[in-house]
Amino acid sequence: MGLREVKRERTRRLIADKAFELFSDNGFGRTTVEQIAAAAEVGPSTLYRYFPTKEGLVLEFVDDCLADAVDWFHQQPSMELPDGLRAVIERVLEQLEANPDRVRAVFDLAEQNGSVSAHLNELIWRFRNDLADVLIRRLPGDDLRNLEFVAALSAGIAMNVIENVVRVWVDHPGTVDAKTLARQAMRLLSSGGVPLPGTHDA
Amino acid sequence: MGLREVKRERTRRLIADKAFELFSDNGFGRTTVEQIAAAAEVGPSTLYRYFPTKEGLVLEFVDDCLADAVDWFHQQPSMELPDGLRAVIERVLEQLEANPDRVRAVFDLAEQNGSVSAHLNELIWRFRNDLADVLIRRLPGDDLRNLEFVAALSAGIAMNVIENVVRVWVDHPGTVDAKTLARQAMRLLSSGGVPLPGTHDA
DNA sequence: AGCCATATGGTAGTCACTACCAAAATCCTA
DNA sequence: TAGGATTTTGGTAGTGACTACCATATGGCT
Repeated sequence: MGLREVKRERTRRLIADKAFELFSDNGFGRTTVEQIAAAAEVGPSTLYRYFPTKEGLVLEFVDDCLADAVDWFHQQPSMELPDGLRAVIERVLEQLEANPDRVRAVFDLAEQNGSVSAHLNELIWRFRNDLADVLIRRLPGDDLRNLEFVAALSAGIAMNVIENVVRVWVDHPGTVDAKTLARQAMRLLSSGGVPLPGTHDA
Repeated sequence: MGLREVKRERTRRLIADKAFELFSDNGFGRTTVEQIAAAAEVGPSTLYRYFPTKEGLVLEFVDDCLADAVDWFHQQPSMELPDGLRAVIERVLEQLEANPDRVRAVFDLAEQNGSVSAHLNELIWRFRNDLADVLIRRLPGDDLRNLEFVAALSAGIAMNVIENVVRVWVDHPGTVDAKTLARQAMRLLSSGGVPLPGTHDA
């Protein structure tokens, strides 16, 4: 790895770190990209070469975690669907737990700013789609339309578990373990602890 | 109702209609709010008095549907959780089905533009939160933290069903009935047709 | 050292959105 | 129905995110 890439990584980290600093001090809305660029000692145009949007500064970490989990799952040997879902869920949570402060900061910013929240939700949505794509290839059956439907529902379940575990984990720091909570959620879902809406007709 | 409110409603509809027209002709990104305002024969500042953002022009209908469903559910007599979830799901789908073209247009725009997609996802996220709030009051138990958790998971399930049903419904127009599809999804979830991740430990 | 590829900073411009003010339209009452 | 109070409107000026572009500087290689 040449000096160039080292420097690029350093600049990228510097910009993101300064951004989080300013956001947590002054709030997302009251911080301009010019201020961030100045704090990182780069020009605004350089900042935009590293990050696509102001929100991207905040969300890159979560994005990386989710993208990594999809890639990882894609490379895993084939396994039964329930185990697969459990594996992705735990993989994502592990990745997020590796940097708890960043995760908390991201969720704080999303709570205080609608645009950050919107972009975060879109990120999650894309993850769900990507996960569904991977799932399609793992599911048996030949009715593609139905396969897509089941895969998307499954991906939605996984994301539902992840989101809610992270929320509790963020809201009550230190008192819960993410993986334990996730297993609790899965047990609730699979055992009927969360009553699912069935239909009574024939 | 005075003339004032009538005129206000007419202006509001006119702006939204012209916006959809321009968006579908030229795309969301290639349409400026000035063009929309000009087409509706109002000033840009008037447009912003009616709609908070450019994306709001697109999403107001969906927002209304979801908000209405939450209100409606809030006023319903108490019922068992599974039936309650089924009722909200069907209520939302009914509302959306009342204006299929608009729904399709919204999803087309969301697909072609990241910002619209982001705001749509945030809308959905807020609906899920609101629904969870209503659910909390309906669930038995006294452990608030666990109650919140179960309510959020349940709201997530409902939204998961709705999103996927709408997606299929939008992608394959005319070939499926939303309510039938929703019942199919619920049956899959509740009967284990979608294998849920359980845990094998003690 | 010197050449090539890439990274950077600055400029100018577009567009979404806000704050504000003066004029017009609506309504209410004497 | 005239006139004043209130709401609605359109315009102006400004901020800030983001883009396209270009000249310069910097690291990589022979």
